[in-house]
Amino acid sequence: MEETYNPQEIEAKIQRTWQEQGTFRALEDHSREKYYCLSMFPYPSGRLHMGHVRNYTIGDVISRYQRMLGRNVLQPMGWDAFGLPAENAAIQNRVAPARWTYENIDYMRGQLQRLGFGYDWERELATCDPAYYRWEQWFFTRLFDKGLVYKKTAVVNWDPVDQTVLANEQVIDGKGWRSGAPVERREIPQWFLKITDYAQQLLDDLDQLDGWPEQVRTMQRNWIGRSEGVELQFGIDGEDQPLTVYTTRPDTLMGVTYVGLAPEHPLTKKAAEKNPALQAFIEECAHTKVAEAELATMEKKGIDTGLKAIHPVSGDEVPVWSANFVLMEYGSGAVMAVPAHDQRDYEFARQYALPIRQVIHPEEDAVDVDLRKAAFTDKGVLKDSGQFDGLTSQQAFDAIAGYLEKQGKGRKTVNFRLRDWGVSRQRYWGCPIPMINCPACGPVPVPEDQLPVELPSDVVLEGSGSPLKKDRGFIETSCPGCGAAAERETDTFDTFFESSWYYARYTCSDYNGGMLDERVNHWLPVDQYIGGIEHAVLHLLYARFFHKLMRDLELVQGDEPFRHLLTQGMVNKDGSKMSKSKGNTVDPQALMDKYGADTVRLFMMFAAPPEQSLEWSDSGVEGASRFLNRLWKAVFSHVSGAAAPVLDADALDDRQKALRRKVHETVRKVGDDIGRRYTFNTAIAANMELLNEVGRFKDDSHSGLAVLQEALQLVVLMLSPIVPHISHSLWQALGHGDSVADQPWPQADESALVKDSVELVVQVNGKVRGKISVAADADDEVIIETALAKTNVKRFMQGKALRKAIVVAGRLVNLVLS
RNA sequence: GCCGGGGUGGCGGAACUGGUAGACGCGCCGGAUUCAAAAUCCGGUUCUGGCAACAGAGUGUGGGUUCGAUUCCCACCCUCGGCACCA
Repeated sequence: MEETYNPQEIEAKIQRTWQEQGTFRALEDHSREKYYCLSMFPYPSGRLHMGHVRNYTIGDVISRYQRMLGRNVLQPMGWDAFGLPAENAAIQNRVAPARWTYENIDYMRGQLQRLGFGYDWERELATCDPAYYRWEQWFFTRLFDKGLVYKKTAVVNWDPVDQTVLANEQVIDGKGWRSGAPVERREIPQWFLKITDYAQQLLDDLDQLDGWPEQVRTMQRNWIGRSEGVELQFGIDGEDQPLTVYTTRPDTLMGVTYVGLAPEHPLTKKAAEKNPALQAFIEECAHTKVAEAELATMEKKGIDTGLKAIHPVSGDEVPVWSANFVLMEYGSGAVMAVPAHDQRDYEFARQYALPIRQVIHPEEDAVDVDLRKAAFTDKGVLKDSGQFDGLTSQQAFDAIAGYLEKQGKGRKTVNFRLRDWGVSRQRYWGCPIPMINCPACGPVPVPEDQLPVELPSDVVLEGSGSPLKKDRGFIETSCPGCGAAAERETDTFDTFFESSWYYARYTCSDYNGGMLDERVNHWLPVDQYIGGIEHAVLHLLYARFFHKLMRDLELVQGDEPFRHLLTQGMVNKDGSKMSKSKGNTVDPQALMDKYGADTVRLFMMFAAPPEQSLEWSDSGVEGASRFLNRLWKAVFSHVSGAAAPVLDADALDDRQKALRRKVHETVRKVGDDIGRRYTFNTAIAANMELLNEVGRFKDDSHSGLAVLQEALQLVVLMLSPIVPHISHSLWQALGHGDSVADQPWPQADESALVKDSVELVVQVNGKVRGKISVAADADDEVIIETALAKTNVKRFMQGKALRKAIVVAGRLVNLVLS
């Protein structure tokens, strides 16, 4: 064994061995329990960032721990390779997106290997590879056949100068990031997946996901947003068709004083034809970014359309206003407004001097509520509501719904906040949507034998619009139905499309005969999924949706793809997220070069528990490196001395027993920390504490050396999932010829944990006044007597009587004085 | 604005089921080693008072429940993530 720890040397050596021996290749082995551990795959942006390092270290620690528990572990890795940054790089550096992407993949793969992650590289995939995306094209055409795909217009951010659609992040303060021109809302036809058909299942099945954090399930529940309400119709004066609105508060129906319409609503547009002021309002509303946060925070504005709506019960006329806060995308694009009982309606009514009509009063108090400052939004009892007066909100819900139903003007209905998934993107660097538009047949899916529709690689990106739209060779084709000349769809898929099924493809990434083969059911569901908390809703909801779609096409079994989910926190520096734009990034490569992979891995796992955000610290990395050096030295000085004899647990003196107890207490704690709690930081801290104790233990007797040998072996085993390279070297230095990665996870020796006496805290009226040591099996009376005998306790007892004493076994005794 | 987190020493964090607040690490202070420095090793380190024993205060703010609250309840402040075309 070398005297000094040389991470670069030992890491390169063992990594070579892992590669040569295929240590982390996963084969379908039915004799062992499988364990599929998956980390969210990276976008190949160029180099790894600290968020990647954190994510993948967590995954690797869990994988290696599960391997030591005897499981047959699959841990794959791949590339979420389509996306916007490749197009930006292409424009900036005049390099083709494909080349840029594949070069990044090569570099980042090297970095992942340098970090020593135990991946099965034979299953690697890249989503920009036609061998991958052809199957999602095939899948899309199956969904089309099943009627789960449709086309409708939807609003996008339009840059009128660059003549291109902008992503939300490309709109800065309402202007295009490149052109600086004010964006316009523009409606274009796009493909949608009917995720709302699965809303109820996606909601219900959250209950089976007991391995998911409760907060993520709550966020998904709220996102799906199931509500029970009433859909009802207002007649519009001079129109044939009534206006449909949805409300969760039909009990407030008699308090409606106006109706709100989205500016993009067809009725608004129609009314604007002879109303220049309304036309100007629509125009003004068309200059905001397409984002809910934007709409929800902007100043509420509206204008009277001049239309009159007819109340479905009273027959009264109420004004119809166009308002910028009514979303065309949500529901019918129209709302009934009850200013007295809805805060947003209230504020709008106040601003435009619209009437406020109270129709609900609190149950216990039939007087008027104070509506001078805010709406009264609680449920209660109806008033001024004609035949419904005196009913509670609950009763009125049913009564009013029933009345409307009888009149043919409404019905009870379940509504979801979830909207269908728009999958069209007007971009080049994505998977082509496999559709052909035939003038005669309409949209026709590309037949299976013509897949994949390959993305042309010989394109020039100029920054305005998708090059596919100018590529006649790509566009011109013939209709698979009638054979007439037809045009290909030039939009590509949302990149969430690729990331919604990659977890399944890893199980059979080499299969070319179909989307998935039977191996998928050997490995799925993923036992542990790990990724950033920012994916709590969108990616994880789409992936769950896809899994159900694949299940219904009999491609996979089971309802859910991810059994356990760990959402890691951000990596911050100086209090904010590491990002290029803030200039506060730390390059993992430089750290690997300076300290080695194990130090980087150790710091990442030690600095914070995985779910919390992690504050970067250069000196913390130094500390991690120092610890590994101390560990190395401890093993070196031990193996340099006399050989350790076999441990005889019955022949130990008190000090040896005490150290051995500490060792096994640590084994118990670390197993719990890694296996149950996923608090790798406290697992590391416990090992540090133990190593500190080992350092204080000077005993070169036979028994002493044996206890020390056991202690060091166990520390090495416990740390091996976190710092696998140094652990491998030290395991061999401690006299083992085999690989530490193949050792069983250590179990605590119960007999070493036995204690004769325990220390208890003594409190007087809840404040700590001293400590006592009592026999481990002492009963409460003895404990209280011993506590009362303490000098410091007596001082506080003076002149007072003991009212009661609370003994908490193994912890404390609290003396309560009167 | 809506949904979901978080707030504990100088700093990162620990305290798992309501039971010793501050484990472990960083930083800092003192000492050893060294011609000297780096590295390393040892000791100290929440704040206030005290030579000390010890006492008082203390987990974002204000209230509450309890023998006992970082932990539970109510109200609020700050901050981070998401909000459907960043991934």
